Amino acid sequence: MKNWQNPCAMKQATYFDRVYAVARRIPRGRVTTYGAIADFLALGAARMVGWALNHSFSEQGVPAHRVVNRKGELSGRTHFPTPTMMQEMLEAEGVCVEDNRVVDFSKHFWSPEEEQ
DNA sequence: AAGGTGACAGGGT
DNA sequence: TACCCTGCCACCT
Repeated sequence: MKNWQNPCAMKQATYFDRVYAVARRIPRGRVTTYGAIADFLALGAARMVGWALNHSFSEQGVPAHRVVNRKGELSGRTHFPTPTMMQEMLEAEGVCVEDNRVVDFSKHFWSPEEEQ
């Protein structure tokens, strides 16, 4: 992902962009999972979504904090500038977090299949 | 070239 | 609920 001049890297870029495009559609105050995005994009592996999101900080406007794992845990928190930032951003949107887990996860869950 | 490593998920126990 | 095991796929030794 370093050499963006490289045509091979551009293939990755489109790959990333698809994940980013979905992430950007997550409404404020809602959350979704890596697997839901992977299914929607037919990527075949949820791990790929996390991997793409890990490089999303070079992009603007990608609400990576709204993506959690299937149990509603903030598994990506350690990749933010500070480990508490992910939780703070969610709570600022009205999503309560307790013990690194989203409270009432099913109530806040948003599927990419859903309409906005 | 082969094996290890992820911001994961699903099924079994 | 929680833990364990397996499948997943691109990247990096």
